[in-house]
Amino acid sequence: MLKGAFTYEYERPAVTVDCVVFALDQEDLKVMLIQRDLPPFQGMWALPGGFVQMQESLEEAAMRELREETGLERLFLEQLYTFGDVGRDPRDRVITVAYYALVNLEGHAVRASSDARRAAWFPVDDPPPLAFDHEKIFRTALKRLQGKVRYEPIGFELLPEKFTLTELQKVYERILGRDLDKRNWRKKILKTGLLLALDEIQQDVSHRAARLYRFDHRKYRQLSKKGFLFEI
Amino acid sequence: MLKGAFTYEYERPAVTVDCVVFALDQEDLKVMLIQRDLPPFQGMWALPGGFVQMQESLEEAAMRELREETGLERLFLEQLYTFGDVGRDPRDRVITVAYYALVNLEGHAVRASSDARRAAWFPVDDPPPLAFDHEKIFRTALKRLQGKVRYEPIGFELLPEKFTLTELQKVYERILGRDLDKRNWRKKILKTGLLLALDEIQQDVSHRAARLYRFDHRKYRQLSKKGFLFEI
DNA sequence: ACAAAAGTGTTGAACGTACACCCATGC
DNA sequence: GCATGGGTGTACGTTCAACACTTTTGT
Repeated sequence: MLKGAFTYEYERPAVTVDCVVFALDQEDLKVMLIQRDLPPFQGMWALPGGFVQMQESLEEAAMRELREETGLERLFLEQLYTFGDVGRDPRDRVITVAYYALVNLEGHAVRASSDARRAAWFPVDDPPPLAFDHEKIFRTALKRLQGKVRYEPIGFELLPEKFTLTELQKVYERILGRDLDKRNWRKKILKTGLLLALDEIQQDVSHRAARLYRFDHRKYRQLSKKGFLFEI
Repeated sequence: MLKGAFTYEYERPAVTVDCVVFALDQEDLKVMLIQRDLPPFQGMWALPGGFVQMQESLEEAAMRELREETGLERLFLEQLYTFGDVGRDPRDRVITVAYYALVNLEGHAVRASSDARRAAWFPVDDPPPLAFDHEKIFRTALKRLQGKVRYEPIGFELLPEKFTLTELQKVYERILGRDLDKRNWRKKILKTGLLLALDEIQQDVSHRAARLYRFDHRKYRQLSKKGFLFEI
């Protein structure tokens, strides 16, 4: 411990990053939480996160914390909002830059090792009580996800690279919380031209196997530079 | 000066707020800038802003800085993004929570006094070179404004309380950077039901006077709670 | 009387929505 | 052969885009 190692003319707040990580399993949209093993809020669930180091950017800090606390890597990560009210941490003035992330569970089983031993997924519509103001951060992230999914193609981030149209439809239905018409939705999503039909079908299903598609990131980047707007 | 007054176990970044303030005059969409009178970047133009104090929230800090540096008060203010790359300030690790603001120039002449003596408005499509990474912050704010104006009724914040439909149309044309069809646009904006036609007309114009309207904030709050989406 | 901006409707094309049946496969 | 989800088209209503002239007022 380096007591008093750093001195400043003016007092400075602490800066942390917290991450709201979403994933889909067969039933639900889920959020990842960590059980705290130190006070304050010892034993309560909280968003993964921690202090920003002096030599790393905010996004680097968010990715590092995710790696250390949950074992997750290479996921969609975007800045959400910065929470800086006085008194949101009982110990000290803390400013938290929140990020939200999307992962597909197939590629990313949460490591049960090391720091991750207390990480778990919870359904977004029935989360446990959260430490600090993390419920506010979580609800902000959920609202952002629901808004953003409608005009940016981020639903794909919750699926493996190859997926069926029905799987993609279910992603949208779960995030938006309502059912979509199968025929209309297929017409719409295919008309964007952003899905590549593969010469592959599902394996190991006990009914007619569906065609697999993948999202054409290249084409999306081209189109969005030219002012194209993805909309569902 | 309190040298070494505050000590920490771990080194902490400095936290500042910067504001991108937009206004419309007769010609252009404008942004407010401050000329720096200290190094680094002495003499260059920069966004108004400064350090967050320990006993104020981020939004309070942004409002305080605006008041001190530009004399502006009671304006639309919303958090934009947090910039925290290493090396964005040559002196120290600085994390900046950026806000953007909209004002109507009629009610808010920029005070020429005290700290504001070096504040000035610049057209958004021809700004001077900016200090630090403020050009990046400014461009982020402009993009956000252009995106947000399409699905949230913030265009009104750039106008006085009572305005004509043509004035409102010009706000949207200037922000979006393209012309709108007068008849189609009027139909659309009136169909939202969010404009209250007043029993008043323009004064002191040398042609037929237009009817005045005001935005129905109450009704908008009601509708948006019920899931209504404003769209232009 | 002229200049300047206000105000107003119609039509055709594109898009969104509602809706039901046959198909392929595994068991 | 039956259960399971895959895959497909049409008709109707709504919305969007293009387009030009008359009205009011001040000078």
